[in-house]
Amino acid sequence: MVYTADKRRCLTPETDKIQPYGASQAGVTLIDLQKTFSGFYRSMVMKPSIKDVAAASGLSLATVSRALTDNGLVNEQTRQKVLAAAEALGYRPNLQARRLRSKQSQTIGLIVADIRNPFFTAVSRAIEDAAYREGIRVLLCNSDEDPAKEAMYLRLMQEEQVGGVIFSPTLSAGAAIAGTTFDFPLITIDRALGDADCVALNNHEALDKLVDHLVANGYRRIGGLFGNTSATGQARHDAYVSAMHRHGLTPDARRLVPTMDAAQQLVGDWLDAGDAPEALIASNGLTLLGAMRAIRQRGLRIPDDIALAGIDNEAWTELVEPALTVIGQPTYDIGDTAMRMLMNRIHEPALSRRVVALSGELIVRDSTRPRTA
Amino acid sequence: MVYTADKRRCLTPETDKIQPYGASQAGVTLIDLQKTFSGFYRSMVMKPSIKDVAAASGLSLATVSRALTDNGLVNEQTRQKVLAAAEALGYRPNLQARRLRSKQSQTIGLIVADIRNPFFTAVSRAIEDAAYREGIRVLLCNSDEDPAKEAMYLRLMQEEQVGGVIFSPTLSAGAAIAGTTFDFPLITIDRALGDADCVALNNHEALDKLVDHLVANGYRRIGGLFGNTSATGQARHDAYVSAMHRHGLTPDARRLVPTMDAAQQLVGDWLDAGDAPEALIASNGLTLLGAMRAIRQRGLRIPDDIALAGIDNEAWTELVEPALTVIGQPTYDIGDTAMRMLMNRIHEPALSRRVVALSGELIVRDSTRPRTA
DNA sequence: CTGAAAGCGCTTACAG
DNA sequence: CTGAAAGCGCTTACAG
Repeated sequence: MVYTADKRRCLTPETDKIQPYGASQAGVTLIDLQKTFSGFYRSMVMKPSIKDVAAASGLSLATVSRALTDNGLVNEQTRQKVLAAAEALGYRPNLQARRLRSKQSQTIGLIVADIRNPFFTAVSRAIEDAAYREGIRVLLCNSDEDPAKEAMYLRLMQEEQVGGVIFSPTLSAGAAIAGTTFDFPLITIDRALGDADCVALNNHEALDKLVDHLVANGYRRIGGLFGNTSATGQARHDAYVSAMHRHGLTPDARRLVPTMDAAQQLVGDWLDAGDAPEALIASNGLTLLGAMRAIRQRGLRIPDDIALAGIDNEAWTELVEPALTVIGQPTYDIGDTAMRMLMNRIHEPALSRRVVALSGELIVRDSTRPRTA
Repeated sequence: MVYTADKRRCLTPETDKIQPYGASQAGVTLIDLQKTFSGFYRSMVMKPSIKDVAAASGLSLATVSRALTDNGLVNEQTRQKVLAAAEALGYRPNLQARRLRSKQSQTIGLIVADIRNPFFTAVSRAIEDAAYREGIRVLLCNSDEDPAKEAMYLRLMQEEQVGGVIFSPTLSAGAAIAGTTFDFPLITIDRALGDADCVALNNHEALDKLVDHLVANGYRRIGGLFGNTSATGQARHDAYVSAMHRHGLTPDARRLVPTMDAAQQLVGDWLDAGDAPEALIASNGLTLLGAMRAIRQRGLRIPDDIALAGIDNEAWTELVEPALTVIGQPTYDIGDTAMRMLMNRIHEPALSRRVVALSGELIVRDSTRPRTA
């Protein structure tokens, strides 16, 4: 994309590629500036390279590079001279070149199911905070729980030469990935995968807290709703069953595709069938919402007709009437820890696998008031 | 980071940089595979380059490159031969090198205030969908409404040689950026900035709809809550004032830092002062939430004591009792349009500025029922 | 349609 | 502490 001074027209508009503005095009003379589309003056002069800084400071490329990257041994005065020249020229490093040469991309990948899920939103924010703090870029991808997309993005990560990937895999990811090799370590969040490092909610503890709380408040017939598309649904299911057994109670668990609609449908049918439990635990934000809708839709009262609790302290759970008892996940902490583990794994690849289980917080609200009947 | 076959130890652990795993290190012989930390076998052989593909297929680098990038003229049979060789070797392009040489990063930047704001979450999801569909990467940054961070990330975008940036600037961004030149076009979302292209809600229409609806339902003394940190707060304020005037009513607007706490505080004081309006319009999701909390906290009934409406159809607005009347923003459409405009601007830099205003949808719920008193 | 050669902007042993 | 030189992996005029 190149402009001429007089006509302000693009000389090579026929490309359908994105290219950095201001890039020089062989054979075309670049002419200084004009007011651009975006309202800021955009310089059309050649971007200064390290070579220009070397020339301006009377030093060699090598020395300038060392001064700029701040990692070689450089005399302090020399360094200042380089910095001054770079500043004067408005030098900005070309990250593409730096990465190619140094083989360090300073980039990690983050593959989540859907960034619109508040859990992943919070986690990814934590990861980005930690990454940018260390000068690392994050490439965010949404897999939509689709194994094909997962595989595609994982391949993309290879091409991007990322240093590592943080990933919330589907249950099928293991199979899809089997046989593939990666040049980077993988940390999974929320869900386990193979023997990759993993950081997630302490599901066992969380379900214990939930069941204990309901039992303490007088509920005995406690049902559970668990997703069947991820390792997490399985883990929470198992934890629920064992907590129930610990209390000498009979578990009544239903597995489902963890969407709001599926939960609403399933809970609706459950209620209609006449064998509804006294209390219901939903294993994530979406199924909790679906369950609540089904209950409301039938005009039943919470908790008088059926108590309701779940996992994920989403904003709405506190605002509805009655407010819902939930386990709040340490979302920010999960992201932050995943990032820390990734950095650790990059520097110490031979470490044995580690699984970090972070405690959730039981937030008691009105939807599980002590049973009166 | 290099392993030896026997010890499985890292030979160069002293670095604090991220580097792609499997990268060759000059002077160290890389030895084939072992079971890695992450449970997948990771090949330690040299990654094949375009050169290896050329050797394997008996063709030149140039031809291989053309066949692989699919843009030069290449004989179909030749192309197949190259593709087969690449496949056999497990060749993956090095994006760093490609970008350096071609000066096309196939990357755009996205700078939002905070990805945890559901509005930005939805918008960014749309942008990412569109981008990955076209093989473009997205670099996501959170500015936290901090002009210093905005400037920093904008500079980062330069270094990344992005093709363009989509941006939700603060009011101060204009001043902070003044004098700086960018090598890429800027599209702003939600808020205007200088004369950059902009795509946002049709604020005028939105406030018209809101005020018209309230007036039609019998409310006259209608108050408004507007943010004072972005151009959008200003735009909505002005639209509110003019809509009120159109109805011959007296506007009563308050400006504030658009956070939940600030809104709760301000509305609380307003209610306590005794001159509370009959209906209140909050200009975004956070202030709407704060307003609702203040009203509830004082035990007032919605809409009997005070009606409430706002902008942003967040999940909770439908779930609270009573459900809140809101303008739903076309969030996905905003992101998608921004992306389209950016691509357009990249290919046609000389186009005059364009501002796209997208219509929101008035979603009438119980919080603005016809006034009975 | 294909190949030889230059070069994108950097970093990094190597030698002083 | 500094410089000369090689080279990261690719693309792209240029010439055939």
